[in-house]
Amino acid sequence: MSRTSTSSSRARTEQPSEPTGRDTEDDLEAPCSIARSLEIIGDRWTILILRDAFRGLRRFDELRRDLGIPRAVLADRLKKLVDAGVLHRRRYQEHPPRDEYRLTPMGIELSPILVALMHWGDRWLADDGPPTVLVHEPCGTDVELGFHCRTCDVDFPPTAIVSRPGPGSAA
Amino acid sequence: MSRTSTSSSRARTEQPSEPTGRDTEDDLEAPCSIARSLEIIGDRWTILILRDAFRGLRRFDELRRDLGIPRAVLADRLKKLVDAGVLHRRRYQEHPPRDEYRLTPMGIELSPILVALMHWGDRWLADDGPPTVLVHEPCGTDVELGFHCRTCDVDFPPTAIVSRPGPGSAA
DNA sequence: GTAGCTGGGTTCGGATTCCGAACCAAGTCG
DNA sequence: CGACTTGGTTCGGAATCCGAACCCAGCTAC
Repeated sequence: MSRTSTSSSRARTEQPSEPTGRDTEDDLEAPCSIARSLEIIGDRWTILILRDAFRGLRRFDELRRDLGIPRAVLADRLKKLVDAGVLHRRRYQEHPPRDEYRLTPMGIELSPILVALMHWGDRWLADDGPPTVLVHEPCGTDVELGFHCRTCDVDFPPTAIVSRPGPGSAA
Repeated sequence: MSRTSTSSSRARTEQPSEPTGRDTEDDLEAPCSIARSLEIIGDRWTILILRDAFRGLRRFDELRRDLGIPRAVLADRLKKLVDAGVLHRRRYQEHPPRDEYRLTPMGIELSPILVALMHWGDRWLADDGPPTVLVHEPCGTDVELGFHCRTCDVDFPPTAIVSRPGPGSAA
């Protein structure tokens, strides 16, 4: 997903009723995509909720039981994730009214973050081997997550990365 | 310790008056590499500290100024990261005694997590384009981070992933 | 030699947030 | 009807977070 030229993907950031000029104190968000991501998913419970969402859990009580999270905290995190556009709340039956939370495309694209967290934990914190392994479904091979250069057609280590100001930089 | 550490994935059957205690050894760590990783880096400030470490910041005051983090919180997070083995504290001059914090190999391997966070923020939260871009140093092409199957020799989307119990699973 | 500055912290109230337990509402079961 | 389930909200106490103040070692300028 190199976003070289298709960078105009429109994200739905919240724009709270701001009809007039907005340019003084509105730009309080950090000029850093990591910081902006963390404003949405930078919470321990939130990541665990998303992990469970990827595992297929969808209902409030399923999540609450699996995580052992306080109800109020779960309700708050789910609401924030829905507001952010990461989860979608959907009523799937009317008669006992039951809602479920599902990942949106925005949420599904969080998977590299979770996989990276999991691989790192497997490598450095799992003394007895990985509790879970992810495999490529068609063939059963372990999933690899790595840096790749399309031009050179090579995988490379993090030390081969340099950063540059992008189009959204302040300067 | 930071918060309740063993908070997730624990049933509520905890006997308060249990002098013998400690019979469940799996109570110490969650059987999930994501949860274990989050016990070390699952804090907003911690991730931002690591981001700055990747950017080359090494000294206490550099970090404090850049992040605007309270001193006590920075001291606490740095200590925890050093204890965990992610950062290494090194005295680089004796005469005013000055220490620096550098990423260990364990810390450097966190880079896919940060890159994944950055790419997600670029894609969904950066209205004006990415503030920073990462490029492959030898050729200047944008860094890609993706799933790859060595057997099939293909990149694939997250929907092609399935999970299985690994050697460290409880069962 | 002493006053001040800098790096690297620790300590201290007050404000947030988190948590467990209790409660509530809507629907279903027996 | 009363018991039970899902999906929450409300409440007081406990744990964190924060800004500000303080500490200490080592320079540096007066």
